[in-house]
Amino acid sequence: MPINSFTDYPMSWKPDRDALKRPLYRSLALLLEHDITNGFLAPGTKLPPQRELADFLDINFTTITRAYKLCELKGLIYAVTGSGTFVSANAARSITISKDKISNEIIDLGFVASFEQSNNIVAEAAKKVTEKGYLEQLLNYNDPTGIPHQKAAALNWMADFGIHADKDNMAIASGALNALAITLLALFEPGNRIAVDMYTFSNFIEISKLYRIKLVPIPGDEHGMLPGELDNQCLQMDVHGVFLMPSCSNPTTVMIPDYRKRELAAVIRKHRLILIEDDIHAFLSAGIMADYGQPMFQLLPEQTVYICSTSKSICSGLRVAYIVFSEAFKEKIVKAIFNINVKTSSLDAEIISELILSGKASAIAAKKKQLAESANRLFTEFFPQLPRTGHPLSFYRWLPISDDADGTHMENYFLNKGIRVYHSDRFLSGASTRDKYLRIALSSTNSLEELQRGLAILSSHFPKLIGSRKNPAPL
Amino acid sequence: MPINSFTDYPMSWKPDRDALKRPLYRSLALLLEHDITNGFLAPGTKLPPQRELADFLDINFTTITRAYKLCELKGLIYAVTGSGTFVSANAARSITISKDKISNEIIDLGFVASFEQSNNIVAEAAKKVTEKGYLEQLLNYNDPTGIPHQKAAALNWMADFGIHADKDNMAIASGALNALAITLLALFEPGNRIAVDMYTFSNFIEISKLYRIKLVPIPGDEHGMLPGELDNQCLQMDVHGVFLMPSCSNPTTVMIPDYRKRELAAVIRKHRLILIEDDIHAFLSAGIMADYGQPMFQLLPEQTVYICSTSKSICSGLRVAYIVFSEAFKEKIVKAIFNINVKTSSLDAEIISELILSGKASAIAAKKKQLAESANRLFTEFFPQLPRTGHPLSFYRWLPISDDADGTHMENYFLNKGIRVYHSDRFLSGASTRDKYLRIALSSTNSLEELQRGLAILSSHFPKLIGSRKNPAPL
DNA sequence: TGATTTGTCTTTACACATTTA
DNA sequence: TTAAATGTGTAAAGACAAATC
Repeated sequence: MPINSFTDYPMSWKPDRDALKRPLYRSLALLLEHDITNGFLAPGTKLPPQRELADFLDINFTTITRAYKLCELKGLIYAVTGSGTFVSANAARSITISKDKISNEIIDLGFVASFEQSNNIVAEAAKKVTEKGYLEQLLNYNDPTGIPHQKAAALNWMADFGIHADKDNMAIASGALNALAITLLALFEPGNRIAVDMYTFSNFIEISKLYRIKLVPIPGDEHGMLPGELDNQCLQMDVHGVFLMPSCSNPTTVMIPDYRKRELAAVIRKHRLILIEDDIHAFLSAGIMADYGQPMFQLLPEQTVYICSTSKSICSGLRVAYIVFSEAFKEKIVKAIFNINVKTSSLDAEIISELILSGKASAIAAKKKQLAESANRLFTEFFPQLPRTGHPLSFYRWLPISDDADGTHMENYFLNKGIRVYHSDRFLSGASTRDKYLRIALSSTNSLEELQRGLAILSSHFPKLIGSRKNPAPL
Repeated sequence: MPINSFTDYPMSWKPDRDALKRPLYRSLALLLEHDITNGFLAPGTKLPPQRELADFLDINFTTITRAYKLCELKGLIYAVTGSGTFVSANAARSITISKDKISNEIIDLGFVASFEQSNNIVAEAAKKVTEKGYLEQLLNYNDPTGIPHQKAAALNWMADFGIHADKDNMAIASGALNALAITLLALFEPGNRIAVDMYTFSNFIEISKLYRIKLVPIPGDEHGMLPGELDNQCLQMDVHGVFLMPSCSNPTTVMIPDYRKRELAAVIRKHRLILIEDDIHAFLSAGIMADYGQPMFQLLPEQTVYICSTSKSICSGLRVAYIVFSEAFKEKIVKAIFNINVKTSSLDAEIISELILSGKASAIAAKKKQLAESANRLFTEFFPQLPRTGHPLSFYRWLPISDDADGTHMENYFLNKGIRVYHSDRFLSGASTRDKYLRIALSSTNSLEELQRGLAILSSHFPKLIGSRKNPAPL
């Protein structure tokens, strides 16, 4: 006899009994996948509990578990013990963000570029590098993790952020995301769990999906992830790592102050987590923000993979990021670099090195900070009513909205108005929250003037969007 | 009652009953992993059958299955239905091959470089590119899969090999291995099976391990993989893809002739496999070898991911490879590119494009072919007794040996003699075979003279190595 | 607070396919 | 050729843990 009478309370999903073939669990997963991707089951829908569906189909409930698990691994659904199983917010679409072509008419406030106005300085450096006599020696397979003098330049660059490491404990990768892919492949296994902010870097969500790593969303406040919440989750389940962007979180613009870094470090140490510290925004905080303190790598050198990309601070088109790691991780990371990249282009790394050693990199970073400051000032002029939280030099803003419209619809609405923005659903690492945001990139237009036009369009539609929201919810 | 009396025939592995903790399967897997990595269980050792070990430990045999499965996913062991479970040949060590530092005294016949003597031409092209006015425009996030004119150059280059495709069905990646990583992450899932030659590209073995993809070794002959054997394996188990290097297989130097390509294509079509065609050596075969025919991509355009790296043909230090794919794979591959690379360095791709469009790339490739011919001639002079099989322009040779010494020992033996070579164990995709080989790189020395010195050392130790082997076994 | 709901993990049972002798 | 040996795949049972009311 069924425990729950499914005739009284109709189930949200009633798969066709006759469509089930053997193996049952695969067949059931396929039916579910089909119904989700074809829109019969909307994001957020609560699926029938495992036992209820099992009774309905007259099979064992652990077979349902297996079918649900298949779909969960694909990111289509997520399950919460005690609450139920739900269709993911981003089930039916990819949230990968890239600078793919949009019409020239559209102002891009979506993808976060890096104020490309200073690329002429980089172009000059490139020219200088190719005139050097030793260029030929960069064009072979040698030094797969980076040429010693390039590593010296890298350490030089990172020293300003508070990183002190040895050449043997670092490597050069092809950009931050490449470094993240290397780290995941090197140190984690499919099925492992990594703790992240409720809203986090969308491409990290995607690459975790690709590698079948489960993300565990941890609540945070205006100073970042809450140590107590992280501790709780680690006590409750086997968590292997944690991903943080302490200098300026993407997309929330939160900077983790020193006191919070220390609290988090204590929890991370306690649970022996691997910390993946993406410090792409170090140049916006180190030596600028009062309570920056130091990278968490310095607090947890044995457990941290520190990643410092030059895409935002120096140049986005030259694919260079530095990975710093302890002896414990060295062999695995270097091996993963060989296996994913063979080596990183020495030419790109050489140009970045030239920029660093000549001091031009600092000048470029200073210029970008200046542009970021102007852009943020402009944003505040358009949205004076917003509370002044978040990083003052961030390349993007995190705009609370009250409209309950579906994320895709809202993005399309603004596309029709002539601007591209990204909805907070794209950055959700787990279940939906009732609070919605838009991420507004400030660094992707060709000029401040274009940004101004974009923000004007945005703000003209904004009053309707903030609606009744008085107190922006915690991040 | 035990079916097999384990008291009469002692089991090769007797885990300590008392060391078992709950969960049993994990605990058991850890014990096994420990005993393998610490050398208590030598490569090739047959483990106790699942039922026998289960009787011994007094638990259900499927719990042993689970424990064995964990170790199999890590590449520590492999199982053959009907025969048993065995410790992998490469269980205890990494077989990743890279151009890491070896002493300057040692002549490198191990890692396959690409006759770097022509890099001065590349350096000139680099200089020319940096003098172009539009360099600045290459230094941003735009066109993540490649700039249109670079793609045109790519298609131009590949047309000589028989590839005809559209710009929208190709992308630029950071080298062949990066393209392979992208393909695996995009189109396969952990646990999937890919058919490969018995001996195959070692870094492909490693990246498959990282991504928990199982390799299914398929026997071959002097014309490559045997279609009948591939068909058999696909009938027996669920195989998702097949990896081939038709123009010149690494490490066996086999070129698959046109008739065999067609036979294989028929089997691949029949089982709807995804073909990963690594055609890094196309420039050595297309238009040169009589029975080259065409890339398999042209035979199976819907099911093939065609990868064409320029590392061997043009320049190894500029990380550029082209991926060609059908509409069916497009979305997934492009998404994986965004997630692993964000984008590939436009600068590297631009220099390669410049070389292609100016005709210098062809000149470089011609020079490398000439050097390869000389190197192969030199090799034949040193080893006249060897049958003339394999590709005549290969950048490496595959040398049958009869010595039964362990692979690592043999490599170290030659290191002590002053040369680095790689033993066939590194290239084993599955079980050990009784036939052993050395892979001898011809393209990594700084000069033919240095190669000559290296081959002299090798050949002086060779008579002892070939020993009694009369008929080299099939590849 | 304590019972109930709900999902997770481990182990067992069993039918089946392949290999080997 | 058949029987035994051996690994694989699916399903079910049950103990457990978290969330909810």
